[in-house]
Amino acid sequence: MTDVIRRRPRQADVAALAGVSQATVSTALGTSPARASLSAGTLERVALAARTLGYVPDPVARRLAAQSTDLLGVYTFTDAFPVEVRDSYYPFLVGIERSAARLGYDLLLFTGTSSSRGGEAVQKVRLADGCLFLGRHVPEEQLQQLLDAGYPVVYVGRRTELGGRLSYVGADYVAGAAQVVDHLAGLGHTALLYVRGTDDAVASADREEGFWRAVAAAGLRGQVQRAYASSIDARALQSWRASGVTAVVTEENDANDLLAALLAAARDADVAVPQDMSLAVLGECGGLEPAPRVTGFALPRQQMGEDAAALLVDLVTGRRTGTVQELLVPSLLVGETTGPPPPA
Amino acid sequence: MTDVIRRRPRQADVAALAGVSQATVSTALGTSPARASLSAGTLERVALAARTLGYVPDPVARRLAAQSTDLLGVYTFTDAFPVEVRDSYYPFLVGIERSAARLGYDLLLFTGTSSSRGGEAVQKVRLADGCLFLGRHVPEEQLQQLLDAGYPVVYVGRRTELGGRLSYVGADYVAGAAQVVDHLAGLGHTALLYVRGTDDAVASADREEGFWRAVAAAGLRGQVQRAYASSIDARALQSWRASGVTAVVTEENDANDLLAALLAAARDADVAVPQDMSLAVLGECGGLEPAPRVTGFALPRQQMGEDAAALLVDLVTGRRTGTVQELLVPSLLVGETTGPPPPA
DNA sequence: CTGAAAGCGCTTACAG
DNA sequence: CTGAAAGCGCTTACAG
Repeated sequence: MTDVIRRRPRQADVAALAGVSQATVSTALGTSPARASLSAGTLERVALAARTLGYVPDPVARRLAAQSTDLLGVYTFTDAFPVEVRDSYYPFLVGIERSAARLGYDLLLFTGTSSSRGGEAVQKVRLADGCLFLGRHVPEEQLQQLLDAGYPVVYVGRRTELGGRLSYVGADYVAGAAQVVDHLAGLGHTALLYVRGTDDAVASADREEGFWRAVAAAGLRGQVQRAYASSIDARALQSWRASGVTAVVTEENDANDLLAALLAAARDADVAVPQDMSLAVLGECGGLEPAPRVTGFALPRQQMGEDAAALLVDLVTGRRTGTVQELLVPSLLVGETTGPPPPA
Repeated sequence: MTDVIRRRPRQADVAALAGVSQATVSTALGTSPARASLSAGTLERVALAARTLGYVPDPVARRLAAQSTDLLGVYTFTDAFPVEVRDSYYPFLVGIERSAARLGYDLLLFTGTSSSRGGEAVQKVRLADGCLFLGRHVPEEQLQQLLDAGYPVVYVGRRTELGGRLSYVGADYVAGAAQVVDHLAGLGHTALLYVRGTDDAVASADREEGFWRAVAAAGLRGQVQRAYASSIDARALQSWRASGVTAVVTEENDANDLLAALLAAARDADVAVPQDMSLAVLGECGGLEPAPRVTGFALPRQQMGEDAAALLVDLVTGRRTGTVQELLVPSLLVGETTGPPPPA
């Protein structure tokens, strides 16, 4: 009697036991159309042999031969699991996992180290059938290579790099900004000031555009001011009031320092929020201590994750092709910092 | 002139351009010892050719040939990213990612669906070089197959199944229980009651053992009572007091309903905690609304994740072999529910 | 110092 | 209806 096979069984082992060829095992166990033309007996014997031996296909070999692994890559440019919750990818991951599970894919999570090993590392994502990218960073050259090779890539978050050829599922900041402005208009405000940061990020421009559109649509007076957090003080606030401004809208930024500066200035100037002046942020007021419930809008993070993964699967399977860009509408968060304007 | 090569370049293309064989390209571009014996000129020409063509190795092919993926599997028996934070694997994942990143591994996350597809699905983990398992469920047959094949497996959490052959990094409940008892002894308590649930989970037995050991070591009087949450009421509490018990210790369980019942009973019986009686839990008091700061102990979850991943890597690389079991000591959490015993 | 060859475990035309 | 063969793009002894 021969030794028990210790190594994991391969198709050849199953074939030997079932009395068929290795290729037949492959078709019998696979899902290709050729499977239909195998006899019931063969199918049965192969299935039995496979079960007996505990055969499991080697996904790597399968991928090499068939060019598919049923794996979705997830590439983040910082730790996927940051300890600080503030800008955690967690809600995105929840959505991504849901979609992946539903569609029968597993997740290949590239860790910080491999990511930071320089540009080449990005190519590792090819182990998966397609890859999701999270984070602000866009390694254009590397992505260009992937796109050129027809490799499916989807960003979570709107990206305008690479001549707009990147697929993404992002948040509609224009719509989010409009919701906030409409909320203020509904309360009776007519003169709004928008304070944005001094950089030119895409999201910033989008928010400003949303501000202007909604202001125009609602027939309000609006003005925009670029500011550093350090330049916002009690005097500035008072001069805005004097000029008739009843609501100040600001941009969400990294540490929300613009928002923090506005709150501090209101305190210093003895301006009651929202009785004397309303305050809103185009985004979420996270990261502040203590956390005031500031009016703003929330990104549908989990839904973005779900949609991004679903889109990636469509791209992988060829159900959709080319560049697909999708924007999800944020939801208005009415906090304690907005109310009717003071009586004139 | 021939057509431009549109498909991504492979080693054969680089070889042609550099005027060497494909195998030489492999060694020149790789890290094997054989590389040292290539001439400087060859190395240079290959490097140049690779750069010119934009060659990037195919990770899949490399894996198939080299029998290693630099991937660590993570298998959970529920969603890896549950929406309810209570029994979230998040802290474990943070630790796992850290270790993996530091050691140069990426993570292969098996999603709920693939996991629930029945026993066979577990075998999919073989795509990774080794696999971490999270969750109470232990699919013995499947794991047996993996172990028999010499496949490295590490559980996060102590597991006694499979005749103790499972490697794990768990929490030392015995030590945790002892910490709580010692804390009470230090406060002056001499008569303790331990209320545990009616099931026989390993963790429950460990906690009870820790209770008894610490009670004995501190020279206290102790008693253990098994109870359903529904059987704990004001009368029970009062009879315990009458018998001289000054501190009640309970087990952490799924919904912490034992703890909740004790808190409710104290309220009903008009027993002030901790003035009249101290209360502690062998674990964390999560899941209760409102959340009282109950004395207990916290598992070092992130550290468990880190250690588990590091252990798995050791098993994968052969630095350690066989079954390795490691227990991490929890840290005492002193809450508002314990104090000195009432004057006698 | 380098090349020819085998092989990793599959899939997929193709021949019969 | 099934098998023989080629090939996916690499790594790794081994021969020279």
